[in-house]
Amino acid sequence: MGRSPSFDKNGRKKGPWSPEEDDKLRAYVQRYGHWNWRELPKYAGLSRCGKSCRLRWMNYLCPNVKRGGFTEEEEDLILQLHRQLGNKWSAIATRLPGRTDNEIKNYWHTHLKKRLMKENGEAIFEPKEQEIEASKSETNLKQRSNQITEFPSENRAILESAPLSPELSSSEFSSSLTYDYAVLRDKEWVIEDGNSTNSSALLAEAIGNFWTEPFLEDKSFNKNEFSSRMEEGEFFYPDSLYFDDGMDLLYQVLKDFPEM
DNA sequence: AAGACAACCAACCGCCTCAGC
DNA sequence: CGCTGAGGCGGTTGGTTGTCT
Repeated sequence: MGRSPSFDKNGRKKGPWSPEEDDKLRAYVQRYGHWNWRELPKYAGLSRCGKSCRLRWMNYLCPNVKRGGFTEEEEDLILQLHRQLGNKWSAIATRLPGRTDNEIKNYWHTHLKKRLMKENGEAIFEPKEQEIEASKSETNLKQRSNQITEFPSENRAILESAPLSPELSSSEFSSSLTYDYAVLRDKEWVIEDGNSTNSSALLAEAIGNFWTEPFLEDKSFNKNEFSSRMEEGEFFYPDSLYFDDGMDLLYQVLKDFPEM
């Protein structure tokens, strides 16, 4: 599926990803993180543009991406969130763990729009202006990162293990820090914030153990192996780079929660 | 069996925002 | 304060697959 392979004016490959390219990208990002999408393909041995790599990782290769069909609960949640937020697919995606904005967008256009048209006649609900405005500020990622310092103490256990994971990128991690989430209550999805009563329990209930599962320490990194891989020319890694952005986040969290 | 059409979804494109300088 | 580059977002495209005639 997708487009036929081609090359852009810079000689970079376009079109569908081969399993070999997937392996290279997956291995590189899991090992080193995405420190710079633009530079990454060069070091990962890929002749792709950074954007393409980012998209491939975010929408397909990222281990947190849930594959397979949407459940009825997810459908209802998307419909409700779309009513509230409009076409803010990324904002909607933050409330559906494991689902990407692209996936939700596609699902909306191919399934839910029709379902809605069937239910409501031809008119598809358009969110009110003020609802969209409200969602803009609500979904502002900068604001969300500022909320880290207000993160409820009972949820810190989630943070405790998160930044160490080699499989969790900064953006994924930052989205895990957003502590508003959807909870199915009386057959109605409700957006909760982290200050709500029993929020952590509800969070766990709402998204299962997805974010709360302890991460395995990456013991796979082996300097000798790394050197040999370098020699084999599998990856190239810039000298100046030592920590990935996941480590930066760890330091940020440690700064905000010195008692951890 | 085969052509036409619809549905699906990965990937691309262009624009916007924001941080760094 | 303007410029630049990187990341992110939403709309759109187009190839593949499934279904119908």
